[in-house]
Amino acid sequence: MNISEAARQAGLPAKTIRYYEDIGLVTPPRDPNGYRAFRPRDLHALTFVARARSLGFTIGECRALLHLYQDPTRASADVKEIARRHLGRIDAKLAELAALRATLTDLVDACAGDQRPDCPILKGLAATA
Amino acid sequence: MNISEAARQAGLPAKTIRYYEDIGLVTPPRDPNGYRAFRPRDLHALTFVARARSLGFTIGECRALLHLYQDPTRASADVKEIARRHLGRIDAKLAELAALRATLTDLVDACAGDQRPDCPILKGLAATA
DNA sequence: TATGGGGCTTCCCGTGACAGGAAGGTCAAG
DNA sequence: CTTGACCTTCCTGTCACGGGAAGCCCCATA
Repeated sequence: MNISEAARQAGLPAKTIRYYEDIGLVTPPRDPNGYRAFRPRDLHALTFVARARSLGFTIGECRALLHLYQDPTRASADVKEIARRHLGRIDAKLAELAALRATLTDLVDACAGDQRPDCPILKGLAATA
Repeated sequence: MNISEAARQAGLPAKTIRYYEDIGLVTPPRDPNGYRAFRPRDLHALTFVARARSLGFTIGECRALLHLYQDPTRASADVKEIARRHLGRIDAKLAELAALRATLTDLVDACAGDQRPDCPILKGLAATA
């Protein structure tokens, strides 16, 4: 299977797949003409990584998860630990964004949004405190 | 005022201030020895940008906000529009993260997290659907 | 006066996870 | 045989800086 078909099935841009090969996430063999020849298991790995990425796992985590995925002697505790850590990051990010949203909402609500120059948003941003 | 003192007062790394000068956000004059000499208004601009960045505005938005900040004939509507757009991005990001969190929480909860290889997280990631 | 230790400067490379595009080889159809 | 779609590698750019090297500059102390 050529790269464009692999890309279609995995739901990834061909560019991304080449990048994943560069960093060693997949290692498809080559046809005599130099084209990448994706095997079913390469496609599985790509699909796996695509889904993990879409859940926000970093490439490093994807690599670790992929290793575990391909290791029949894995312990589910190792997988869970990676996911739990990622969940912690998500929660932290959510809290941060919620705080930003609150501050920004206050500023936006206080601003008349008309043709006059007076603007609580700018005042808030300029505040030294 | 030298860069380290400006950095201290603005709450920014000196590296970041040099970068902001590179991209034209601030233009402090130079002392005869080549050192940057930050004036009060340079410091105001730096503080302004630092706060805007901490609220998640992009550099481009900070530039626009700074222009408006320094323009006495501005309309607060222009400021509000930038902030409103940013708020929209934050809301989108919050929704996305909440969805990720839900999916990931389900997977993590379903995983025993023991020494056995059976793992719903990996199964979920491998799922074609 | 020498010297030592900061602080300042520019310049270049690296980050994460790719995207865009150039230059050129390959393949199947007409 | 040509055309056009596909494939390859390689280089550059993204965003907002951070790290570090090489080399001035300034001030205090011996």
